[in-house]
Amino acid sequence: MAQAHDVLIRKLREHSRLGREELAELHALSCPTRELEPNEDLIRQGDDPSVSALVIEGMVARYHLLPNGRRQYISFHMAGDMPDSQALFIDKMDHAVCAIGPALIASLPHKELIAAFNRHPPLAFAIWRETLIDAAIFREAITNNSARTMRARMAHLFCELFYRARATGLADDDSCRLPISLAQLGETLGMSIATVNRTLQQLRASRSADLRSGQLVVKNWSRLAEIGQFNPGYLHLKKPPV
Amino acid sequence: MAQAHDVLIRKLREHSRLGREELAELHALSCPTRELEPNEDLIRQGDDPSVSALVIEGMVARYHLLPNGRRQYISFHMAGDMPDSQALFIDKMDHAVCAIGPALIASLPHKELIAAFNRHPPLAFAIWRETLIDAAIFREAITNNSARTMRARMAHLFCELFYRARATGLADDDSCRLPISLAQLGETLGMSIATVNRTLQQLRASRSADLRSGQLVVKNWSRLAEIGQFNPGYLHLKKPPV
DNA sequence: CGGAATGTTGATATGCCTCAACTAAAGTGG
DNA sequence: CCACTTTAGTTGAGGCATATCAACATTCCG
Repeated sequence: MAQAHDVLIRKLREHSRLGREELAELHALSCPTRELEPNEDLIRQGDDPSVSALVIEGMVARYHLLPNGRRQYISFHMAGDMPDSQALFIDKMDHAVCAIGPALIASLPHKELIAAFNRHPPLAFAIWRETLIDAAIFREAITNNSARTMRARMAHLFCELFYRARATGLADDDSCRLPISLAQLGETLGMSIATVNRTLQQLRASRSADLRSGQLVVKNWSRLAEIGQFNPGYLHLKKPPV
Repeated sequence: MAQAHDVLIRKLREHSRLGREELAELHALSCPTRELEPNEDLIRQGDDPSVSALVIEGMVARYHLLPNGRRQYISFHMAGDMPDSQALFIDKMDHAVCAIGPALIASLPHKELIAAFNRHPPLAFAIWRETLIDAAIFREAITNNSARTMRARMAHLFCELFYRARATGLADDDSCRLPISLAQLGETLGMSIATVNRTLQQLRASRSADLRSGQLVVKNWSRLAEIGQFNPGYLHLKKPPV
């Protein structure tokens, strides 16, 4: 099993430089882990948690609960991500976080984190940067769900998830885990289940990507990126993994 | 004319507590101001600015430039907002910022800000919190443009902008400035100009809100909030202004 | 006063949602 | 291990909402 500290450090190093002291602070953090079942909630809307989660294995998602009981999925998070980092400085959760497929998470106490930030501001800056990249991903999602065709939306989402999985070493050459249902895809991209299905078939037919039994297979990366108008700049990674 | 320092301090106090030392740091910042014409770009996609803007007067917007030359507007910012705070810790702008109507902005040098953060981490936390609220607004925009009807979308946007304007003391009892064109509204909410027009007429007909010559008039707040399913929790303000 | 930008309206076409029926796969208990 | 139930995925038909296009009205600005 991956060590929580190492997962976080590797992640932060994708975009930030960490000094000896920051590394020491990170290693000193307590981080009890916890297993989650598929679909289990990690935090609910309205909570005021005293810890922030760090994904060690599997995938979790942020979502809004809608008045009609349905969900709007906001973003997906994999190993190294802190899906509720915002709770560090905002009292009440305005969204929930749940597991997509089985997941393993570590809990980092806010108190310890903030104490470490006070001692070594550059550590705060690294995690701040992380939250800023999250925000960039949100912005791209606004554009994706507002300005692109259904086909492009889905392709773009697949591109992003595959690209990020590659960057974190979680993907093969041409595939990565994505244990998501069509209904959830629909609640991510703002389309009905029927349309999700038919759009997925278009991507299959164009031999660019496929999603089968929880595995995303990228058959033709450049074609998929073109269909999705994918430009990875907004992910702000140091080196392109693809 | 409003003083840049005071505008920022008042804004941060909407959600954060500032000590004597943090206030001193803020007052010590240099902040040359600059006037912007309507539609003038403040920063472009790809830039790597060395200052962050603070809105003193007027309104600015973040937007993505799309391959077809059109835009997707991401968010709107008024007095006290820092529309490119993310540039503090992210090199390359993944979006642009432009003025909506005439605007006045101050430029805060990154170097000075980061030095102040290092001396007084709580100041960093206050601005970090500001960027986290931005992110919450982005998340809400994802939901707005993905899961709501056209009518609800527009109503929600109006609610948010009016509510925020009220919180910052920029609104009358029932109206605030919103010098936005129908085309821009369409590029914000993901609808065609024709639909923007007709949706606006629905809101007029329901006597809930109106947009005329750059002024948003809220005729019936509770009705508008209901149409837009507006729940202000995500703005994380200390006290409700409405 | 003329020209450009912005807003308004109607007609048409189409892409997507809804609903419903059905199939396939996964989980459960005897 | 199989029958049963439940959940997830697939497909078609029909109707509606919204994009698109085109013509026109209005406002703004030089």
